[in-house]
Parts: sequence; structure tokens; C-alpha cells
Amino acid sequence: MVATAQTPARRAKVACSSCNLRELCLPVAPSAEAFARLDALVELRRSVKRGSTLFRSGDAFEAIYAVRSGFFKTRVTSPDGREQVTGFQMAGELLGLDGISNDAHACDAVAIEDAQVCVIPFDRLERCSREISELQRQFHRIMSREIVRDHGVMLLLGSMRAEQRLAAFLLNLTKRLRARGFSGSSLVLRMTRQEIGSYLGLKLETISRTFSKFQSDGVLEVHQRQIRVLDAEALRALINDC
Amino acid sequence: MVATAQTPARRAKVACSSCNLRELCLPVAPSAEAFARLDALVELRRSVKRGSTLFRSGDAFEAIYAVRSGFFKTRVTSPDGREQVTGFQMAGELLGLDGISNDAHACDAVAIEDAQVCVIPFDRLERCSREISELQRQFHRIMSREIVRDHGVMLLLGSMRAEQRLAAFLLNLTKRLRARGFSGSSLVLRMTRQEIGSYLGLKLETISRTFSKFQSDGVLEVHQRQIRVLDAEALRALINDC
DNA sequence: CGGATGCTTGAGGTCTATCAAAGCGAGTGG
DNA sequence: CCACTCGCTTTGATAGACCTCAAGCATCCG
Repeated sequence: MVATAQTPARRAKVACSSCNLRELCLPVAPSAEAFARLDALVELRRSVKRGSTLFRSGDAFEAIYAVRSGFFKTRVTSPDGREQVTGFQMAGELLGLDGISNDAHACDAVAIEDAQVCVIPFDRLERCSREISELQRQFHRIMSREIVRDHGVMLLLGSMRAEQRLAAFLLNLTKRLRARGFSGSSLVLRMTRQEIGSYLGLKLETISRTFSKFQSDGVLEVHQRQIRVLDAEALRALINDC
Repeated sequence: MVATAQTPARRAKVACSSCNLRELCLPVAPSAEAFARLDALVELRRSVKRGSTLFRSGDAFEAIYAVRSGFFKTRVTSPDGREQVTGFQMAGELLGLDGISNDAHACDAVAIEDAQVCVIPFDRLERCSREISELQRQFHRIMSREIVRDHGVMLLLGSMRAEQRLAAFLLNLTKRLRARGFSGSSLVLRMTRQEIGSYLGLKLETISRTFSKFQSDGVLEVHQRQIRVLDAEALRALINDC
């Protein structure tokens, strides 16, 4: 591992007010005055090399993180080593909310490609959100959105079959990519079949087979991790019909 | 439906400071001054008859609710009518956090036995938590705990088999009952096999069969909804060993 | 008492997991 | 530059867990 791989800090100029992700991220500031205060929120950035962790279950909770670039997965592990991917995070999304409850992180956050995050010290965020009610509201919204998202995953895991799960996964992914200015019909998966499978409660072979089926049905074009969505409507129909 | 079934309000004297659930609930107030302010948080109580809803998906979000007595389930429903129970809530637990994200509730909360809740208007809670940092922190802890809990359910749904799921469910239930002063070795289920099954991603027949297996293994004694845990260690072993 | 609701149990079917082998692609070192 | 290796993916054959369908039983309540 190279020395720079884990560089914990980089004193680059950090300013939420001029960040092109601010529409998607934590700080929705209404007034100029609020924005000025917000810029003090983020202390520094941190780079995380592909394959290494931003934090691990059990680590002391100090800060939450906003993904600036790259891609993460979060996972929980049971005592006996069962592993479950609980989510994939891309630019503008927050990591670490699980740590608040016990002052210690409850999952691992692993970069699945080289990434950079903004470090938001949590005590500072709480202090700030006591003074800027819009920030407080936005933070609450984001936590709530995470809860709603998790409920959606529970619905998926509890009641859908393999094809429906993968369809839902792809539609969710393309929606988030589209929100970031990508086409949404053509995408490169950043995660392995195994990671997708873990997230969806399926085995990697099942993911692979389902991709193949979608391809032979003319719904997708699949070349390894290169995916082209040919018939998004068919994916949507899978979920909404029976 | 009876007129009293949906009685929206009851102007009983409501005071968190003298509530016997305060250890489990939202308001952990450190100072007497803080407690005085907290008592203004809860506006009123509301009774919910068994089978009727506290709120439904789509309802405008105004308040969160603390269960004072009774038992709730929350459920999400997909467009095509698939239903997933996302949780069971007992005294001292909060309901409605899902509504913050969109100013509208994202799930249904159904009383599965006659219940009473404290209504906590959300704007008031936010205002209050801007002034009492301990309340703010506690509220954040509770939201975070909900996220961590959901991740645990995802692990369960994504990687456990029927026996393990039911074992985990029972252990969770007895733990929460014990925290409320009940024995934990003997309990009465408030929910049907179907509701348990929905929560665990299984069919009611599978729940029934698994109960029967636990009984023939000498782990449980089952008489309909009357459950006696004979060998909690065996349940724990099911989850922790492969 | 009789109907409604929920629970139990059986038999057979389906979906997904498991095990196994081969193919592809990217990166490495000779 | 090519051969090699390693990680990831694809595909097949088989097995197992859970679902589906169906019937009968228990419990509650008007």
C-alpha cells in the first residue's frame, strides 16, 4: 500500500457554498448568511483508496462523511461472520449516520473505488444545526430518508423474487445516476456480482443468471459490468405487476 | 366504526417528567430546567383502537408519536399491493420518523391492540431541540438507532434461514419486554403468524411449522400466541453458530 | 351455538442455493 | 510482447428450503 493511500487529511480549500454537489448533499442553505456559516462545517477532506475502509464497526464515532467522489459500500457483519451489504453510496450521499446511536459505528464503510469524502465533525454539525433551522431540518430529512430507504429494502428482501430485486436495484441505480447528470440508460457497475447479491439477499450465481435472462429477454445488454438498459419499462413492469 | 375509535384527542394532563416510560422514550432530560421545557413538548394524547391506523402512508406529516400503551405494527405497501411489516412498536417507542423526509408519512401505523400514544408536534420538537442540546442529541440517537435496527433486519432478511429469523425475532422481543419489567421467558404474542411472517419475509405456514419444530426440540412451549422460552441459549446458538 | 378468524399439518412444486467447471479480462513479470 | 496468474463471471447439474394449495382444528365472540 502506498503512503498516500490512507492520507487522513488534505487541507484543500473546502467550501460547501461552491460545491457542485450541494443540491444533493446536506447543506441546503437558504440565506447567504447561512451559507457562510455552513462553510465552517466541513473541516477537511479525506481520500480513501479502493478496498480500504473509511470506518469500521466499533470505531469511535466522531464525524459523518459526505461522498465527494468515488463509490462506497456499507456492510454489517454478524458475530458468526455472515455479511450483509446494507447500501451503496455515491457522490453527494452521506455515510456514518449509524454511528450516532452508540457513539460508535455499527457498520463498515468500504470504498469500492478510489474516493474522496468531506469530513463533517458531528458535534459541529449539531451545534450548527441548533442555529440554522434549515440545516437542522435538512439533516432530519436525510436521516428520515435513510429510514424510508431501508424500509424499501426490507420490502424488497421480504417479498420480491430475484428478477424483481435486480430490476429494483437497477432502477434505483439509474435514477441516482440520472440525478447526477448521467444518462441512466448506460452504466458501469462499480460493485461485483457478489456485492450486489449480498445487498439483494441472493447468491452471486443468481445475480449472474438473472442478468443473462434480462439480456436474452432483450431488456438489458450486459458485458461484464457494462450495462445498457434497453427496456426500462419492462423493469418497472416487473416490480409493479404481480 | 365506533365514534370513540378515532378520538383524536384527550386533554389529560400530560407530563414527560412524571412518565414512567421516560427512560425508554425520547426525553432524557438532565436538568430540572430542561424537564420543565420538555413537558411542553407533548400536546395531547390520542387513543387508537385495535385494528385502526394512527397514520397512513401519504398522510401529511405533523407529529411523531410515542407509544404509551398498546402495540403497533408499521407496514409499507408497494404499488401492486405487496405488503411488508417493517416493525412492531411497544410502549416507549417512537412512531412516524419516516414522515420527516417528505412531509408525508411513508408507511401505515396500525394498532394491533388498543393503544394510546403521546402526540409530539414535530415543529415544536425541532424548536425545543434547538434549545436543549441533550434533547437534540437524544432525538438524533433515536433516529440513528432506527437506522441500525433496520440494518439488522436487512441482515436477517438477506442472510438468515427461517429458524434463525424466528429465533432472532423472539430474542429481540423478549429483550424489549425485559427492558419493560416483564420476565421475558413467558410472553404473549400480540401479532398473528401472518404478521410475523411478513416481518420476517416468510409465509405464515413457515412460521407455524418453525414454532412447532422449536416446540418438538424442547426450545419453546407454544400454545397459540402463548409462548414460553425454555432454552434461550439454544435460540442464541442458532443465530451465532453458522 | 355457529360463524369468523387464526393456527396447524400434509403433499407436492418452485425458486434459489450449492457444487463444479470453464471462460473472460486485467495486471504482472519474464 | 506474450504467457501467466488471479479475480470475477458465466453456465450447468443437482439439491434443498420455503412456498402453495388444501383440509381440518382451535379459539373467540356475538
